[in-house]
Amino acid sequence: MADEAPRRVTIGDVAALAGVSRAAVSKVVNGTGKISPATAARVQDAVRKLNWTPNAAAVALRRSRSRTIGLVLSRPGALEIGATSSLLISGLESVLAPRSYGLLLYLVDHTADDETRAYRTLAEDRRVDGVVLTDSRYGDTRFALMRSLGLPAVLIGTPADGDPVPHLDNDPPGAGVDDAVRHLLELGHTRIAYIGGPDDRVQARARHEMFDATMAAAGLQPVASIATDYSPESSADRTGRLLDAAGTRPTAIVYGSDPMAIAGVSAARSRGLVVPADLSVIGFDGLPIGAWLDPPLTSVHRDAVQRGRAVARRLLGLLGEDVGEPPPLDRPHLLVRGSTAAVR
Amino acid sequence: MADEAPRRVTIGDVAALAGVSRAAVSKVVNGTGKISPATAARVQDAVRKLNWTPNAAAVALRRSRSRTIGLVLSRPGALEIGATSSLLISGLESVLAPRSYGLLLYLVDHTADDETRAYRTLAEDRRVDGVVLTDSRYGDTRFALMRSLGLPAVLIGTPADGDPVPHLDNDPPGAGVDDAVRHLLELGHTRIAYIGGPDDRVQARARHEMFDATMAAAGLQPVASIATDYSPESSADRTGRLLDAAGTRPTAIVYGSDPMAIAGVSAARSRGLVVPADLSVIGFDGLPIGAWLDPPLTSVHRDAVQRGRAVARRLLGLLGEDVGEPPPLDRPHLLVRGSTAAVR
DNA sequence: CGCCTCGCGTAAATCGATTACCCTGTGCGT
DNA sequence: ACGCACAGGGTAATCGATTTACGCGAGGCG
Repeated sequence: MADEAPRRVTIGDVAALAGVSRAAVSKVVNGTGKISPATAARVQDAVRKLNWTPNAAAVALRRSRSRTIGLVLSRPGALEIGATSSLLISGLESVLAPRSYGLLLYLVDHTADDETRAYRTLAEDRRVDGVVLTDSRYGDTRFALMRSLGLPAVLIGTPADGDPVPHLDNDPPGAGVDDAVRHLLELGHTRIAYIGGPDDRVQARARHEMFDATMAAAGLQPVASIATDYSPESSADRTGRLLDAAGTRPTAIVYGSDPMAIAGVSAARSRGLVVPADLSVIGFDGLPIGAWLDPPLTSVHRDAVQRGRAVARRLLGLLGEDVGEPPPLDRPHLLVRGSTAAVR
Repeated sequence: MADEAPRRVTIGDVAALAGVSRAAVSKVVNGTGKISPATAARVQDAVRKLNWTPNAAAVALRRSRSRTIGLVLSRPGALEIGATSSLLISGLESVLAPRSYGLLLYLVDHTADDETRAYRTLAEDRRVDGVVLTDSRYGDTRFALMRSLGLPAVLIGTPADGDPVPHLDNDPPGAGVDDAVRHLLELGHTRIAYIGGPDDRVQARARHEMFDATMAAAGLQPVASIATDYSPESSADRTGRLLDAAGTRPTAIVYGSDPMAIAGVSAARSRGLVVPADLSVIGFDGLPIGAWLDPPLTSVHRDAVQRGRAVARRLLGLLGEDVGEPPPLDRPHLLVRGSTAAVR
């Protein structure tokens, strides 16, 4: 019968088996200090034989480094995580795992005081060496908070007001919207609307502005440029209202996300309109499922996995880890599928 | 100018400020030992004043408990996490966060040897107190591995071959498929097919079997009962083949997931068929986006958030945490939307 | 021959909290 | 007046690894 508690193997056991001191073992596995090849080999053997792994808590305590980073997802109204976040996570993991870093997930509601508390414990527990932040807002206090708490942080996206928080710099906010608009212009559309996310989100606002700017550059007045809460419901509602306005009905709408675009298509259909014949629609994010819809959804594709990878690299770099130069990000590009057509 | 390293506040600082020993502080914050109300108050004050939080690594080392649990997601071929996993995570977090447990994410490819190694380090690092496993397969060795490593584990789903791994017991495998089939029978369908996931997955196989059993109970022979790799591509392909078979074309198809159903609809359309007039379609998982499709997708809805919550409770219970009796799970139920209709 | 320098390891302090055990007063029963 | 129980709190060992400061022997050099 096996012992109740087989007592975990420690560095001491390895040292004993190899006939050296614990310090020697540590030096061998960390490659620090001077150890002769002969003893090193004996130690390696012992490690393998006992199947020893350094206790993460002990290392964390001694080094004040947990080899764990946090991902803070501000959870939207509903209790769910977006499809894009999933891809981000994959990207992060693909950089972290090979370096034996862990990824700790935090879901925080962003009611101001709950949020501050969440971030505070985040820093004080010292469970993570750094954090990845998402979804920057105007008047965002989180970056300042992280700085004052001394917790390295990297933002996915772009900070408002030139906040110095590290982020991916070749990730121009609003990029891709211009391509979408130009695509529509080439198809002959002039009556174009934009329905996107809330204006206190840096990214959503940047897209709005990019939309307006691109239209202006073409000498056109947008039919509408609307901020919503990102929900399919709002999108369907606002789309419906635009389509019901007899004289000023748009012939094309650009949306802030794929789900919003899908809801928009639904609203158009329920009014007897055909997409793309009567209304062209462009989404944002290029989710794979879009290809199977009818019509297949034209969308601005951004590679979330790639961005996750890049951010992970950036953060590890900040932590003094040796990661190569992060490869530059691909620009968002328009995935032309079937939901856009020449204006009649 | 602030010091380079402001040295983190420790229990010693709190003790000094309160004029007691470190042991006393520990006893106060943990509610162990005997401390007079007066000193307790002084300690509480000091804690608040210094904004102290116990160092997670130190506690983990001393108690051999990290207050962190791991979620192992076996990542499918593509580098992504399914929508259902996102909901699971939300559910888990909603139980873990209030108890100050962390959630550490592991993405593992399931090539056998890489997998074993991943799980091994999982247990030996001792970064987590327990793990949540997903996606049980036939001949799954992970549960035995976890047992032999002494790492508490709970499975989301049902183990094969009566493996004793803890899991949610009122979560009958295959449930919901019967409702889907009966719904179709009521609509007058008799030529029904099933296209689902791979047969080495316990859940996918259970659904197949449930499909076959329900058909048999109605005295019907399935048009087909097909195992695929869960991808939309395969689904579209197999759907197309069924529809092209002149004499034996099904009038209804039940799918193993919503994305598969969506791809199926696409395949039907490309052959000039109308859903649901010519073909009824039922998906699985009831993703919110399904409501906005055309036609809105009828689907078997299962509450992933709820399951996440239940599993978290179960695991914490195993770890000796005091969680109430987990509330029973809702049975999956059919969300009748617009993709099913009476047979012509 | 004496002294210094490497090379290779070891002993012991340390990270920050928890906890088993011990010490000191009081209050109370007899 | 003595002894005892118990409340209240302190001392020091401990968790498992890393790291600093040193010890020791061999070889080089003047």
